[in-house]
Amino acid sequence: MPKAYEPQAVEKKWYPEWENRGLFHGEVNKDKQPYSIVIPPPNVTGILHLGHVLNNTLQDILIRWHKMLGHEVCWFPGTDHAGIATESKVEKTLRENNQPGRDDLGREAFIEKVWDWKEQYGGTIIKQLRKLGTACDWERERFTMDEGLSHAVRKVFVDLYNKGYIYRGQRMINWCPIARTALSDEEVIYKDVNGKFYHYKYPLSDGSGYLEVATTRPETMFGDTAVAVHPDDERYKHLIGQTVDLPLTHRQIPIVADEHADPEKGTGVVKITPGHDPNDFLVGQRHDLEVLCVMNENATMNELCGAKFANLDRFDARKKVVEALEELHLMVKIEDIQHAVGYSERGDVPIETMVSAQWFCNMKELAKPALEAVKNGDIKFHPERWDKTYFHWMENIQDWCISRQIWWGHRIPAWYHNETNEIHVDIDAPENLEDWRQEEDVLDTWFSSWLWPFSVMGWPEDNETMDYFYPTADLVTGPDIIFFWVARMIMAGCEFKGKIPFKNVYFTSIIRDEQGRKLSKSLGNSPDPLDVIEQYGADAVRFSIIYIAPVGTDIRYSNEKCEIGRNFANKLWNACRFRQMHGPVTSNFRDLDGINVEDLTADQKWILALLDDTVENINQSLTDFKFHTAAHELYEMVWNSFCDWFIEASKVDLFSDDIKQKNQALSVLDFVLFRILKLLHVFMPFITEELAHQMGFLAEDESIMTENYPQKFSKFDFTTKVEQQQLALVNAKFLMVKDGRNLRATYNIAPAQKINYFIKAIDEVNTEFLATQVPSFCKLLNAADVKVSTEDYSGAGNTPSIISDAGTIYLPLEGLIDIDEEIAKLEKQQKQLEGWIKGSQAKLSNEKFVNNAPEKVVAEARVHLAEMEEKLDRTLEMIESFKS
RNA sequence: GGGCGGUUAGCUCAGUUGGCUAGAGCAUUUGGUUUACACCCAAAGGGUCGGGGGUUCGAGUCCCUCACCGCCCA
Repeated sequence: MPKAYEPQAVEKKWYPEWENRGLFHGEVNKDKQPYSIVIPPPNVTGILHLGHVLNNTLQDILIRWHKMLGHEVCWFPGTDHAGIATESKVEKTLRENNQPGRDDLGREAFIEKVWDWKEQYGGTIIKQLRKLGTACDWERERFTMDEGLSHAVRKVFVDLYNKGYIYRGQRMINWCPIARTALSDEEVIYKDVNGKFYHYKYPLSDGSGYLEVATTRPETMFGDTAVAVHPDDERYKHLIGQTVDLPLTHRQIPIVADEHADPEKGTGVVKITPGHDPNDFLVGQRHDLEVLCVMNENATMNELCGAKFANLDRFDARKKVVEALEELHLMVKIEDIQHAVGYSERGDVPIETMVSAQWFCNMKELAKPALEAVKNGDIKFHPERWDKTYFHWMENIQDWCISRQIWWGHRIPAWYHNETNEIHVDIDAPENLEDWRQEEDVLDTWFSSWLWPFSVMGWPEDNETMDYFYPTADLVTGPDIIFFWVARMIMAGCEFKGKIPFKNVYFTSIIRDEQGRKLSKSLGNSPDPLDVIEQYGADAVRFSIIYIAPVGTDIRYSNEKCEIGRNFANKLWNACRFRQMHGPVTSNFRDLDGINVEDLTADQKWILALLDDTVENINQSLTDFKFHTAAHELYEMVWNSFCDWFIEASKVDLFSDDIKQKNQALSVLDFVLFRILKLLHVFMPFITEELAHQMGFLAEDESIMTENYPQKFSKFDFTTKVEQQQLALVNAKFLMVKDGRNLRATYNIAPAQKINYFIKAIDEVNTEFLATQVPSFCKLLNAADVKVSTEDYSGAGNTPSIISDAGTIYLPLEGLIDIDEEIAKLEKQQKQLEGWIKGSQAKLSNEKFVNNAPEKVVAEARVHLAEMEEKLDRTLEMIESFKS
């Protein structure tokens, strides 16, 4: 075995091995409990980023853990066609290569190009996921545009249409002028930007004066079809029903009374642009106003704005309108303000709200059972607080704009009759197709994603797989898509399957850089996970990211943090390497067969009991989705308890001439090591598989993946009083070792120098026990000899010492020490102890504490006080002896 | 404007239903080629738990309030 772990070759070897052996495949097995997960499908043309790493590592932990718990597991993988993103990416590439663009190619040829692109690059992220070690059932990989999934989309569309939920209508929508398509409300990203608030005047048609309005968007005035004042606003009551002359046009528009106008705000008069503002649209409906759309689909002004403004970009038009109003002396003032503006994700430009004919889905009825499922606990969110966000959105749910003016996606299964304009909505095209034209629009990508938990299983066809694996168990995803995806999947599951799609939703942390900024390509602060894996190893990246990812808060990530996992992997590697140097694996490493509890050394009991605690804690943490806690617990257990203490202490036995003693030490080491590997496997799949084989715990054709996950070892019972006392003695021994080392360091004794210690134990029990530990002390303290006794040390008063729980440890260095310094140190300790004792006594003499606090707490306080008093006695004695 | 989260050691964060002297990793300092590991070992220093108030025998933990930071929704 090399001195340091080299992950690259190991990782390359095991992944195909697992896949070829079919270990990732889940199949209907009535004898086992099913456990399934669907992957949040990444964008088919996307590449792996750190968010995917976190997300998929968590899913992999769940999958591998449940597999080792004996469940029949299946992780359904796949990708999403990501309509707008993919289409614009392909368009961009065509443009960059001076190839004919989308509009030159026409619909069919362009879609063909996108499929080509998908074939060429679509596998990238799937390949990258394998590098992470994800135990996905690749035999079940799906794509949202597969025939089966497309069929599911059409069926759902038709069903909802027939139910009256889906309709086509003129409504206010969000328009992306770059992608030139409608978007849903959820796709609008609000940003606070600096803007201007323009106050200007509309002349009253009767020439009697002006009304002052204010807006951030003067260019929309061409779409104004009214101005509104509050019906109770005394200033304007007399004007209601009159008209104003809309400047820069020849139109007169009415003054209407509407509560939307806030008398407190500005002048209390608002311009009404029903074609370009959601609130104004509602005002328009109330007053039966004309709805004018004054922009083209690329957000330039249209001919309704007149020759001077037509075809100007909306922002240029704004400047020109302001200039024109100033020339007419209608501009009153321009204020700087900060306000929220909706942006489109893809184009990173302000979206345009406008009225447009689109397809919508009324979500009200769909939301009801989905809301209930979370309210009644059928579905649990982790962390729980996301409930509130979910409830708020679901309770105020709006119609979903599902049509998109792009080509890459599921084309809406609606046909219009060429002559009658009759509409045909069905899974299949109508007969006499030549008389019909199909709707040009495609569906929102999420309209296929929301079916994912059952469409991947072959829905709407009935089949055994779906009966067995649906509903899935857990979903792991980011909170940023709680509305887009999670909420809609729950609605779809309830509506189309009559059953919730999953039982638990774990919302991951958001990964940020060290300065707390979101990772993004434009900031260049988003490391390529493949580079990181190459540098540190997949296991290291996985472990590190879990180790630094607390539940519910953001992660501050940096590549250097992957050293945590790399170093840990190396530690584990070397622990195994050390073990291997002592010969082949023992035969009873699985069950410690032939070893009885009374045969075990105190240290062996200590590590076995600790391992049991760890096993229980890990299983509990994983049950609670506390991955980070589990990782810390394992790290601590392996590095500190096992390596630093147990292995070091066990060297006494391993180098012993007593064969039985040596073999037993090896057995216990093996037993613990193999369990550690199994516990760790879910976090670090590659190295644990490799080591389990290198060590000989597993035969060549076996895999750690199919081992049972460790549970409490029932052979020994360490919970009895006797055993608990024994464990306490071991802990006290280790504390004393720390004190002994402290003495050595304080007095600058070279670590290599063999020295003697003297221990005065506090009582007979400790004396007896510590005396049996002399070889252990010698090893851990690198001492030539350690004397244990209840007698006073003869050199007391002249020798450095530390007061420890089990006794006082002396480092014989007569004459070398500064007595005054020693006394000062002891007096400091005395003061500290007296302070604690005072506090403790005050607490215990307080009747309210004694009466109200739990018995256990009071008892512990008493024991603690006694210990401190005893320590204080010893401290005072020591001070005395130094002074005398 | 509404909702949620955060503020604990120089940095990144743990800290279950209130109950031992508030912990870890990194960083820092000191010493180390002890027969697994320098991706290591040993030791040390470092915190009035954001401010204020309250409940309680007891508050980092519960309540109120303020400040700052972040996210979501309008």
